[in-house]
This record gives sequence, C-alpha cells and structure tokens, in this order.
Amino acid sequence: MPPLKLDRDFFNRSVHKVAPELIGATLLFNGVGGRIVEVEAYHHTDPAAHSHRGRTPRNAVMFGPPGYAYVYRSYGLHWCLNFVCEPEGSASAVLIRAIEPTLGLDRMRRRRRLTDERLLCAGPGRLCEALGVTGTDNGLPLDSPPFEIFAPTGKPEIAAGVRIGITKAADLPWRYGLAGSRYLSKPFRQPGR
DNA sequence: TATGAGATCAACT
DNA sequence: GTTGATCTCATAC
Repeated sequence: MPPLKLDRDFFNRSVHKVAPELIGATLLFNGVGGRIVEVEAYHHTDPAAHSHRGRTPRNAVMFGPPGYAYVYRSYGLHWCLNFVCEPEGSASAVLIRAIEPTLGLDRMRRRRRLTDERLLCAGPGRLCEALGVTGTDNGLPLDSPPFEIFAPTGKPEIAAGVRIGITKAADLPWRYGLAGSRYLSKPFRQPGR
C-alpha cells in the first residue's frame, strides 16, 4: 500500500484530535524531512495561542481555512512551523516541535552546520532551519509542494504532557510526542512514575 | 549539569 | 519599553 497523503479534510477537525494523530506522520519540505515526533496544540480560546487576542497581520493565516502552514518568527530570530486546523475562523493550529530526520540528512546538516543527527530537528526553530522553512512559506497549502505529509504507519505510542517555553496556560497537557523517541526537544515524563 | 546573556522582531502596554 | 510558542554559546559549579 502506498503511503496515505494527508489532505485538507484531515486538518478540518478539532485541533486536539489532529495533534496526536500527527505523531508518526512523515513531513517533507522540498523532499527533506522525516517523522513527526513532537507537536503542541493551540486553540483560539487558549491564552497561550497567538490567535487568542484576535487577528493581526502576523497570525492572519491562522484565521483562514485548515490545511495551511502558519510560519512566524520567534524571539526575533527563529522560524516556527504550524499547521492550521479546524473550520475556517476557528484560528487553531498545531505547532510542529520536532521530527526524526530521515530524508535529506546531508542538506539538513549543511543548513544547520551540525553533524549530531539527534539535534538536527529537536525544537521548532531547529526544525525550520534544517528544513529551510522561512517566513516566505507562510500561508502555503500543506497538500501540495513544497509540502508533503503522509499518514503514520502502524500505531505509534503517544505520550502527552505540558507544553514548553510558554508562561500562559502552562499547565494544559497539550504537548504530544512519540513515546521514547530520542529526537524529542525534551523528554516526556515516563508513565507510572 | 545549570544558569545567563545575546540575537532581534511583532505585538502589546 | 517590555515580553515572548527559541536557540546557541559562554561561564560557573
């Protein structure tokens, strides 16, 4: 069976359903990328979300239809990639925080000037630098080039926890990851301890 | 291993 | 002027 490509319908659902289902999916940008191992969900009712305080020039894409890329600059320096979810106007998105690099390793290493595979894409800013995603890619559809996203194969074991690097609504467990992956930006607490 | 500064931009007060 | 969905590098323990 050929890998199943994720289309706009996939993203046109609750961000809390889409986010965990993205774990194990394969994200490619111009043929470079790998398996998604860490994401975070942001909903417009969530004080930590960019869309919480309404539409601005920066977050306008979040208020558009699902299945598009929202790319923003973080701390004036890094780029971060999000997938817009839910019906248009809901202004919800999934932040892609880490992938396990599988395709185009040489190009990623060159862009990051780094040989440690583990740290190539472990974090939203690192991931965008490795894949070459920048602000000019803001608003691009996710179901056509340069993007390609394939559904997970098998049943990945999902871990959940609190989100990272935020000060508002910091206790909401809306971070999802592939349990036990060594490519996470930070480990999840092991269950049962 | 852990903390701290710096880079640098958009939104908010 | 301050803060933030970050990362790297330096310095200290």
